[in-house]
Amino acid sequence: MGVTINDIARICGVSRTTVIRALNDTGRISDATKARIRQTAQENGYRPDLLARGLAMSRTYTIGVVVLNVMNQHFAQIVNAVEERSRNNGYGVNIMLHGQDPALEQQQVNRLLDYHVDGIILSSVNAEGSYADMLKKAPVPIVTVDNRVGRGLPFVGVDNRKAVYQLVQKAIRKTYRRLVFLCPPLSRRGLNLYVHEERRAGFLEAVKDAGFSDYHVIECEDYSDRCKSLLLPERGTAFICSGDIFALELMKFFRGCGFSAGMEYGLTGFDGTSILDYVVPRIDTIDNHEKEIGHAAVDMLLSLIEKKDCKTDLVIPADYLNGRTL
Amino acid sequence: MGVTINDIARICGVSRTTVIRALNDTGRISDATKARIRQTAQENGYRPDLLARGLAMSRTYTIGVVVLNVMNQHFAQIVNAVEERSRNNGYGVNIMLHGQDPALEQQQVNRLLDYHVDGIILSSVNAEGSYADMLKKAPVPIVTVDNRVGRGLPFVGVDNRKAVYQLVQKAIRKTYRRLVFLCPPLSRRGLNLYVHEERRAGFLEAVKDAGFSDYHVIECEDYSDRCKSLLLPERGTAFICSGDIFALELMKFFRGCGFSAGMEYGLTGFDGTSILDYVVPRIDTIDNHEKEIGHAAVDMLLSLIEKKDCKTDLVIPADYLNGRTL
DNA sequence: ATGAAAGCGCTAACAG
DNA sequence: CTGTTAGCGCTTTCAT
Repeated sequence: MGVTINDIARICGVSRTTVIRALNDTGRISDATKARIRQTAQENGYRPDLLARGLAMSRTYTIGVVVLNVMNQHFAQIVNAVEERSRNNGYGVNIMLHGQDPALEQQQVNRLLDYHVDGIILSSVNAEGSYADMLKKAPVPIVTVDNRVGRGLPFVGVDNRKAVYQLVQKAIRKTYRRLVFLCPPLSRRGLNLYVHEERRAGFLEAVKDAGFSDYHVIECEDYSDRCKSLLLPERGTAFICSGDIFALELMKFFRGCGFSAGMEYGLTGFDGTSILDYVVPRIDTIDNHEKEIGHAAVDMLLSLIEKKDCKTDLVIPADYLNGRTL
Repeated sequence: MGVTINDIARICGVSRTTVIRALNDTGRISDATKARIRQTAQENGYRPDLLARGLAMSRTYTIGVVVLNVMNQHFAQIVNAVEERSRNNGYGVNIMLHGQDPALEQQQVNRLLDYHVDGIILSSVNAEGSYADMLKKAPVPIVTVDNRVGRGLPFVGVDNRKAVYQLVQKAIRKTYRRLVFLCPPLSRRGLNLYVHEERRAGFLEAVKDAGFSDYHVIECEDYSDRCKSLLLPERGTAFICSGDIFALELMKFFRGCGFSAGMEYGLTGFDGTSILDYVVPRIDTIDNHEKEIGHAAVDMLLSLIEKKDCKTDLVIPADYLNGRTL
């Protein structure tokens, strides 16, 4: 399309090789010709063809990112952090979405691989055993975030389990008499719901350790009525939601019934979504530290790409954000 | 890296060309060899190298998307719609962010160009005259969304001006005595704020046409106090915000002062952000139809890529979403 | 200090 | 129906 390295070579009356050396500052070359070549390259608006370069070097200085979508604040924040960090390290990003479809996820990963990205950051929803093996065999490093995929794959995430554990302890101290944990349907065939499973595990562990008996786990999609039937009078029930959206939806539903969060019942979300800034009463939630996750994932990936050794498993504490609903 | 077309050719004892023909279903080839080649390609997990293919064909079946960021619901929705529509038409997307930095925006566009994307969908913040020319000279079509960039570039967007015009008419009918329009600082050097300018234009046009005199435009970042000083008693003032976030922030501020939206003052946002579902009272807003925008932009771009003729300027009406604050 | 030549993996024009 | 050849634009030995 545009002006190529051959054009510059011809104009300057030198060989392609010399032009390369001038532009990439590699090898020995006289300062005079270097300056001259750079000058004409500039003047003619030369820009390297990244496909050709990638093909020749099998290195693209691009990292791939695969997440569920970007409508969800959680992923949007991760994507943002990853993009920024990558760019500051001289890498571009290629963002792909899988919409919670394991097959599509694999396609997107393959597409990135076939485009020779130098590494991938992946928030997977795939739970097939064979899938983890494929990822491990990939020609470039892959760092998983959010959900673990098999064992041994590089991972960055927050300590979901512990966060919920502490949340439950807090709820018990606040003398709730019944605890309800709300999450999407787990153990859906082939679907990786690691973070939700971890949160549920934290919930169950906590009630068990505390010898607390009146607890419930609701996994169904249609939770409103069940939740309503679990309300105890006098602020007796606390709902621990595995995600802020669940909490918001529940609060909306209960408001319709005339119950308000923090008064008639307890409520917590999970994710620290910025939306919550505008909702009253402020919902108690957990900060997922997406920015840190994104940065750490990039740092880990770049280390792996450059074959520096580094920790390949990082679990960051998730912090409690005080609200007025627990 | 992986298995190439040469490997398959060698294994099958045929030439590369034959393999190509078998795989791409092009040219004449015997069904027998075709089947055999496809079989072995399958077995050996052959996947085409997209860089090499792109270089050879100078066609990548990828479209680039450049937006401000993905934290903002507006762009997230557009990105989602674009990704989906592209994928359903056999194209992948390459999403890049510019964070409202005109220089970075240009870099990202160039990067996409240098990667031989087949076309670009761009939500620009660049207002330099020369920039529009560069875009027009690009080797592949570019469709702009949200903000217009110069004249003559393909464009898809909503009718911001009309939407605000009608909003103001509505406010006047509701007997507000003072109208305040809130937007980010316009006319920032080199920054393209077309949509906000359009909305302001709609506001000014409407008050003028109605002969309404007590109106104000606030552009400063620090609008809280000024807004407060513009409050008239008995629900006298309506605040028209050029964006839902402004509306939410203002509502939060006023709530702190003891004033509630829809009671002591009128309020509207713009964007139809889904957040608003969870905020009471429901804020009146305008639906930006991001999904339609995204789909239409992809359709237009694909037509341009495939050199089919099509309308290259599409303005969709933005619809009023009823709330309880105006 | 500079150039020639081969190659990355794929496609396409032209033979046979 | 199949193979040969050249080429996309850039990088990288290996000579000179």
